Parts: sequence; structure tokens; C-alpha cells
Amino acid sequence: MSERRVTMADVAREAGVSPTTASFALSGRTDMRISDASRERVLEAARRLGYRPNVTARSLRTKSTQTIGLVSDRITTTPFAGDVIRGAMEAAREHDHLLFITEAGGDRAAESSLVHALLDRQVDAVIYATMFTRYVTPPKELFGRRVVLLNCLAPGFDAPSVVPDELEAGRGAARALLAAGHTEGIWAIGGHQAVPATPEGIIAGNERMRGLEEVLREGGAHLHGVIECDWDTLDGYREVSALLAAGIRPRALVCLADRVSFGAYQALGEAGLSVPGDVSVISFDDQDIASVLRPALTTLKLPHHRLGRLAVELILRGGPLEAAVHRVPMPLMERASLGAPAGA
Amino acid sequence: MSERRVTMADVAREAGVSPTTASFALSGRTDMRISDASRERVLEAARRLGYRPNVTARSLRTKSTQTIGLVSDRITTTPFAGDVIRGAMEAAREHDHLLFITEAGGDRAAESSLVHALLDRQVDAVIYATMFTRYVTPPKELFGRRVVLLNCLAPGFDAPSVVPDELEAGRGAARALLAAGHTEGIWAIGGHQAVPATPEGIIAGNERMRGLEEVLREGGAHLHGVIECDWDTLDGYREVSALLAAGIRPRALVCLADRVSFGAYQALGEAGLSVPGDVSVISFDDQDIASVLRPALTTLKLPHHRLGRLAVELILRGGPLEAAVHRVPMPLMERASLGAPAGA
DNA sequence: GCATCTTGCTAATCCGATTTAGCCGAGCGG
DNA sequence: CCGCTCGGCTAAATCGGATTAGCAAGATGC
Repeated sequence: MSERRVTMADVAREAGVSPTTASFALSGRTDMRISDASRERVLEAARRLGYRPNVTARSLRTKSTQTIGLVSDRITTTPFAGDVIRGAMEAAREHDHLLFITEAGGDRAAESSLVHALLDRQVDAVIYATMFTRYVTPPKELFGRRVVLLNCLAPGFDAPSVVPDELEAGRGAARALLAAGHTEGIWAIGGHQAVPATPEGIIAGNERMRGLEEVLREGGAHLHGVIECDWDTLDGYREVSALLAAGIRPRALVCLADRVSFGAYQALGEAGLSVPGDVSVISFDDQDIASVLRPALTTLKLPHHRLGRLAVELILRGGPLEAAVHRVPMPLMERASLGAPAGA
Repeated sequence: MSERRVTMADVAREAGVSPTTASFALSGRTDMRISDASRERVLEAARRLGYRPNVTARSLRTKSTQTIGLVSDRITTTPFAGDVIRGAMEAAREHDHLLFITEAGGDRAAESSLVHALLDRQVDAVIYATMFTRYVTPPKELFGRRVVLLNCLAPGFDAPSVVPDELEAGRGAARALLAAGHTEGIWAIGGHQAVPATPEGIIAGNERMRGLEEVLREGGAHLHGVIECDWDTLDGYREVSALLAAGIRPRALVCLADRVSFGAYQALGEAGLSVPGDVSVISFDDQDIASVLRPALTTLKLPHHRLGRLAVELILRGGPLEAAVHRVPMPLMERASLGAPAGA
């Protein structure tokens, strides 16, 4: 990329020792005996010359590039993506590793080609990530390789998965509701999305609903109703408007995604109902809007940062990567949209 | 990363030729004479064996890693970041390059260390990127290297910059306002941010305001007032509420950032004013919320995707990187918040 | 006093490609 | 029939480190 770099041979010459000695002195290995005097002279020469090892050259011999590849479907497009990448980057950085970030856009051919590009560069491992939690079948190029699945599951594939603990999050929402005193008039907006328009529904929807209903039941409460709709702002607005127009007055809304909450806020606002005074709202995801909404939205956060971190840590932990599912907790972000039931 | 890869030596053996011949046949070079028969045998052997070149090994000799490093302050934290990265990634991919993404979090030491990590891996070039357009002084390690500045400017530093054309965007906003018939009661919310709480104000604020005032003046109109405030939702809400509480009824609001618009919407909503029926709103940035707001926000889009793309294209264009400022247009996203002046 | 260990270091290989230098035989001009 | 060119291919060097094998000198054991 510019003038010739200082090589280890230069350092050895400057220190008056052989390249072998320089190599051992610099790598600080003790299994080969180097006198303190020599070691010091090598280190000093390296410092004086501003020597930096050529990681590419080293990799050729050691087979380790200190590099991890990340392939995703369209992770950079989602508002959460940054956190995943940042978490992964931080963990990598702590171990002197760097990350190749790639995105296939859901195209299988592109995916294979990207995996090849990564493998050709001898990455130490590959993180296969998806935007929403779902089942996947990784490209065949990844079989037998060091791989971690991030935010996705692949039953037949021998690799660990790192996913949000959606089931426990559903329970957490129920506990928060119960703790605030809600036992009646609780509606779920968004539902399971059994046949979802948005792919995230498949796993998240089912588990969130399951955990929610389980704990409500245990607490002697139950859902008054479930409205199945797409997980977006428009549907949230439409469905909640319809609910209110039908004369139904919920005490609490469990929105299955923040985007739905945003729509619910709009509908509630137009109907002159206040949050949480008239209606409490609790949600899932913790997207950016959650904190700027008025009142700020109480929601269970998708732990994207920790997801990214854990994926990298599993890789750098060393040893074989066991096929296991690692569930990361979704913390409750207590803000202002959940209060005591109206008229209680 | 697993069982031994097929090397070029294997291919050569399989094809019954020397590694030299295999190399020339595979790289398709014509300056060395290889018979069609040999070439075909090599290609066939490579196909049969599933040969893939080891880019790391190749780099050692060729000095080109087909790899670009990106260092940013905290680009993954912003909602725009994904677009920058995606644009850069796409352009890189089209030329068989891969991207190292790193983030220093504004820490100079971390920045240097990351640049070293990239340089140690022999990246072909480095993109130095910032979250908001501003002046920077890149770390000294980058001097004399192949560098492109993304979304920032460094006057004394010999490298091209790629930035949004904020001045022209300001003009665009004015033209849109004039075209809709607005000449009076136009208020700017957010202002220049001469002493900004958010760093993006420094350059963007000044240029947006300058372009805006210039074209309004040429069109025989002018700003009724400018309210300086932070570029966030809360300040937007507060300042517009104050304005309305003071009995002022603007015809059009030019919000200097979408976040401010969001706050303005809330204030307008609470005052029972409709957008764009009573008050038109035009804004800058095109964040995610812009399109889900009701009515959808008319705004001038920060061209992050093209910014990322252009940065990589400048690098891959080959030849020396000239110190020049490349201004990328900010397209007007015409949506529903701008209409004819109330009572006109 | 001789065999045996250490200690401290170096020469030579290797990793997987690219690239330079040069060899061999056929064809051709004179 | 000799010298040359040229087409087709290969041996060897190279890139910048890591690693293996081994060597020389001094210390130690008996």
C-alpha cells in the first residue's frame, strides 16, 4: 500500500541475530532458549525500526488469520443490525481479531459466493447470521467448517446457535403486566403470526405468545383476546383502531413488536386515550423509536449486542464448536407506557 | 479451518504439468504461452478437484489482498450506518473485494490500534468514515496510505472525501417549498447549530440553512424565523410547542433533521393542527421514521448508500487517489407532509 | 579425562501461490 | 548444415514469517 514495510529480516539484521532468533524473541515463546540479552536487542531493534508483523505472511504458515467472516441475509438493512455487528466487533477486537462483514440479500448464489470469498481468505470461522430469528439451511460450503449460527437455527447442521430467549421474554412481559396489577382486559396485538407476512413471526411470535399465556395463566389472569396481524406500524394502527371502533376498551395492549406499538399509539392518540393512564402498552424488540415515543415505550429488548458478542466468543473460546442452542435473555426496558390498570 | 485444501500443486500434478503452467493457465494470462490443450487440462483438473486459490498466499507475492478496511467513529450505532456499509459492501463485492469493518467509538488510541490491525493484514486501502459530516484529523498511521474519507473532511490530508451535498439539499428544500406555493410563514426549526449539542450540526446545519435561504430569497420569499435548537425529538417537540403557545401559526416548518420533525409532529398533533392541511413540514435525513410517520414525511435523503458505494469505487477505480471533495446529491423524497399553504 | 547435558543460536524448510530466467526442440533462412 | 527465432513449458527464486533439525561451546557427572 506504500513504501516497503520493515520485515523481520530487517529487525534481525539490525539486532545482529538470525531471523530465527528474531522470530522467537518477538513471539515471546519460551520453548526455544533465547538469552535475555538477545531478546532485548531484538525487541529494541523492532521498536526502533517500527516493525509490525505481516499477518498475511504469518497466516500462510500458521493457518490462522485472526479473522472471522460474517455472512448475513440482509443484516445491514435492519435497525438492529448495527448492534449485532458492534457486539461481534468488540469481542473480536478484544482478542485481536478482525471481522469481514458480508451480506447476501437472501440470494443463495450470492451466499455461496460470499462464503467462498471468505474461505479463500482463510477466515478462522464463519458466523452465519439472519435478520430475524428463523430456521435456515446454511450453504453446503459451510459443512464441516467452524461455524456459529447467529439468530437462526439449523436442526441438522452441526454448529452452535445463538438466539434471543423469546419464550422467557414472553414470560417477562406477563410478569410485568401482573406486577402492575393487570389481570383483565389484556389484548395481544400481532399474535403468533402462524402464517406471517414478516418472517420474524415464525419463531418469535409463537414463543412470545406461549411464554405470555403461560405466566398469565399461572398468575390467575388471561388474555382477553388476540389479534393476528402483520408486525408493522400500519397494521398496528388499523387493528387497534378497529378494536376501539368496535367499542372495546382494553386495559393493556401487548404488542408483539415495537412497530405495532407505534401504530397502536397513533390509534390510541386519535381516540383520545392516554398511555398509560387509560391503556397500558408493553412491547417487544426495543427498536430506536421505543425510546423517543411519548410516553417512552416499555419493551423487552432484543439482545442484539450480546448476540453478536456471544457468537464471536464461542468461536474464540477455542476447541470444537458443539451444536447447542444458546438463549440470550431479553431484558425488560422499563419506561413509561406500563402503569396500573385504568380505574383500579 | 478443516481438512487440507486442494492446492495449485495438486491441480498441476493431476493435470500432468508444472505448477508454473498451472498458475498461468488458471490466471488466464496470455503473456506466457500455454497451449490450448494444456490450459484445458489444467482447468479441467481444477474443476474436478474443486480447486480454490488461497488468496492469503497469493497476497504474499502480489501485495494485493483484495481487501478494504473501514474504520469509523461509531458508524454501526447510527440508524444510517447500515446503508453506508451496504453500499460499500456491494461495490466491493462487484470487484471481488471484501470489507473489514471496524469501529473505534471516537477513541483515538483505539483508532490507531484498529488502523494497525488493518495495515498488518495488508488491506489495499482504508476508508475513514464518520457518523456525521464533520472535520477530522485522521490518525498518523494513515498518512501516505491509500485512504478515502467518508462523510468527513480533512483539509491538510491528501485524500479524497465523499460527502452529502448539503448545500444543494438546502436549495432543494427551498425549491420544494416554493413549488408548493409557500412564500410566507416559513420557520426553520433546528437552525445552523453554530454551537451544536449534536456534532452533525457543524457542517450540515450551516450548508442546509445557506442553500435554503439563498433559493428562498431568489424566489422572492424568506424565512419568517429561525429557531436554534438541538437536533432531536424532544427539542423539536418543545420548540414547536412553544411557538404555537406563543400564538404563532406557521404555514411551513423546515425541520433541519427528521428527529426534529418527529417532535414537531407531536406538538402539532397536540395543538390539533393537521399536516399538511394546516402546516406543511419538510425535513432532512430520511431516517426510518420518516416513512412510517403519519402523514409520511417529505424529506431530503442523506445518500448513505451512494456514499459508501462511491468511497469504494474511488479506491477500485485504480490509480492515485486525488485529494478532491466528491459531493453526492441528496434526493428529495416526496411524500405527504408538504402541501399548499393553509388558506391559499 | 571422557561422555553427556545444557544453553544459545542458526541453517534450512515450509506455507501456497506468482514470477523470473532459462531450457529444449521444431521450423526457417541462408 | 549452422545459427536463430519462437512456441511451450519448467526449475528456481520470491514474498515474510514460523518451525524443525541440528550445531558449537561450556557445564556437569563420574
